[in-house]
Amino acid sequence: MVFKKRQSHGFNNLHFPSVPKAPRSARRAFHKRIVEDSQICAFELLASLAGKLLQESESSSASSNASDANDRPAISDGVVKREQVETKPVKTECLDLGSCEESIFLPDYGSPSSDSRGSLNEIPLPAESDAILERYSTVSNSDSSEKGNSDVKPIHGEKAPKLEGVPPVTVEPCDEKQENGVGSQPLADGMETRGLILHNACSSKDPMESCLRNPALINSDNTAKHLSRGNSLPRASDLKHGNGVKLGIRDDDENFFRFNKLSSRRKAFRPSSRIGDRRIRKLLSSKYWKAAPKLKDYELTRPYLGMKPLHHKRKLSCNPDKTQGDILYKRRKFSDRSVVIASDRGFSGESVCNSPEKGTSGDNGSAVLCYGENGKSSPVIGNQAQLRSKDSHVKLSIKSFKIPELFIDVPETATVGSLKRTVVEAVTSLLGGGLRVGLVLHGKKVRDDNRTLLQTGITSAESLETLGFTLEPNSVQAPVPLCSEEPPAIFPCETSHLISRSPETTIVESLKLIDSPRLAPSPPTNQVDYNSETTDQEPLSCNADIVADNKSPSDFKALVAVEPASAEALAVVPLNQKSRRSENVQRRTRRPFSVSEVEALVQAVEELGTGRWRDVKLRSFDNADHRTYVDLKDKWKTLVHTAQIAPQQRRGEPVPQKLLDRVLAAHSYWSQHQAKQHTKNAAAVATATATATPTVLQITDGQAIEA
DNA sequence: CTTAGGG
DNA sequence: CCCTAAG
Repeated sequence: MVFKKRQSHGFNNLHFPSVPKAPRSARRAFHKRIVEDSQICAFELLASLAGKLLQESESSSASSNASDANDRPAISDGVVKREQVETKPVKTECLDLGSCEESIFLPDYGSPSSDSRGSLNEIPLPAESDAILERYSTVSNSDSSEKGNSDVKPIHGEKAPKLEGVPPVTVEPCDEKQENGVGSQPLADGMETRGLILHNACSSKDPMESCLRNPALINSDNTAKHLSRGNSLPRASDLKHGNGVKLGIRDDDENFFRFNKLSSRRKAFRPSSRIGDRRIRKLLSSKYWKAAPKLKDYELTRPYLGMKPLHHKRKLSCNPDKTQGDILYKRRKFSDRSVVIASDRGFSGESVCNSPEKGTSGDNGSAVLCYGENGKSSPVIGNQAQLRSKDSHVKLSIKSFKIPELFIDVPETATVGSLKRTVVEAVTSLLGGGLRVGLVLHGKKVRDDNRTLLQTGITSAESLETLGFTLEPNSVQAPVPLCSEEPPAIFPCETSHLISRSPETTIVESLKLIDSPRLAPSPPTNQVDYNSETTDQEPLSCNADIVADNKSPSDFKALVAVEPASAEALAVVPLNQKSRRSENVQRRTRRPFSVSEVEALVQAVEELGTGRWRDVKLRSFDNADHRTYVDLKDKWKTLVHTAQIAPQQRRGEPVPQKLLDRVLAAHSYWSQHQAKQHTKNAAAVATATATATPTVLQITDGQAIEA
């Protein structure tokens, strides 16, 4: 009887088997390891490689050759091996941190691609895997074809050659200039970027050279992958964004994203992933670092693809914190003496890689203004340019912003890679803390935001030349929130550019961040129907991500012009994680639960009871990445509270009384039935409850359950 | 990592 | 939402 009633309340829609009650540790072990191992690896490998490379560059060729033979090939081969099916046996040496192999996957197309649910996109599952695999292929082939690395034989060797002639489409290949500067060090690129792939790219025979091309390799991905891989699988993504760095990269991100979504079905919810993100966010408060989390996405997909780590020699934690910890450790370990790099002019390309670029972007980072009759003021600086005059408009385009005064503190023995990372972190922390644009005219900061340009004197062509914009940390309000959902997008190349590429201190998105973030729309999640019956549909939250995704990359390109005078603006940059940790930790954006979410939550709780938030999360919010089980728990808490107070006292989006009733009912029900010792299926639950103390549980349709 | 609770 | 103690 009880059972029956329950069913009438939707319990029949449950799929209990979904969450086996095996020991949690068991349930997670698999994913966990994968995730952790790989992620760690990405960092470690990169870090390690950086170290190696640095050492090489510093020591005689003799020793470097040695490492060459051992280290790089190891990595390179490791990755290629899987991709290439056939490669010469490789000896894997684990640099300084452990088995490189741990981060290697073995793509396997035999996976259940049948499950492809193109809800969000039309891209068939295989494409997703392609995205990943191709990265490898690209790299490996590039290596082999460009480097003539005889060790690696591309599967589609006959096609490889083509690659040579394929110039990085729409991508600015790392200019030769970089070869002169510090920025030419390969590692950081990989580090900041796609990790393994880049890493791999750097591991060819000629690390320097190949690495210098990382950007090209990566960005030309779309082009290269075709060559590298057979045509065995559909590749919608390829067709979608055939060119453009942004597109290419974004595409990848999307793929990752989607893929992650797809695979999430199979994976047990991995809070660690989420939490990891959060931690990273906390630490760096920047989406740029999402690069790291992304690796996770990678990992998560592995099970699906059938990829598997070669082995797990150690249990590594992919926990970002740990990663950071490693870095820290290394730094510390490395020494006492530190080098402080400071620059009034900004830690831009010039200062670091002594490879000044043509003055186009304005070495001074000054803005270029144009007066137009009709033009609308640049969206970017729209705020600044509070133009009131009806006819005269000031049109300006900021070629680049410069980041003034970046203090970097790293030991002399630190690797270039770590230096880069440090810089990235510094910049990141700046961005993460939120940015504000300052206006500098004639070397003086213009503080009055209410004055018109006219009043301020920004009217004549002459004045334009003395106009500059600065990026200022905005401790008060940070746009990060949105960032959190944003994919690393162009991070990759940008990062390197940041240091090695001169004036164009590509802080990219920074501006975008300033003016678009908040717009990031009400969490689409609101419209999602989380009912168990419709769990199939992709939560709109996905869209949110994608939306964000679309935004940033598309606008990528803004540079910030900064006048030395405003150097103080950005001021000091945290020198270490610690400071960063304390300063950039921000709250996540508040995301009120929508009614549909509440309903989903209620539904889930009705079914699972309280105290099983993880399962609730898995069941109904598995795809709502921004809802952690803690969030759900908290929400439930507030819901219960809300349900208990007078309607007049409630705030926010009103929750249907009906739902609140259910909340109350479920609450009382579960509180009495210590939903703890649970069963594995509805029947069991029903049975168990049947013997419990009689209670009445009001449910949706008004029916009551006798328990 | 999860839960449970207080802040 | 965050933070934490506990488990």
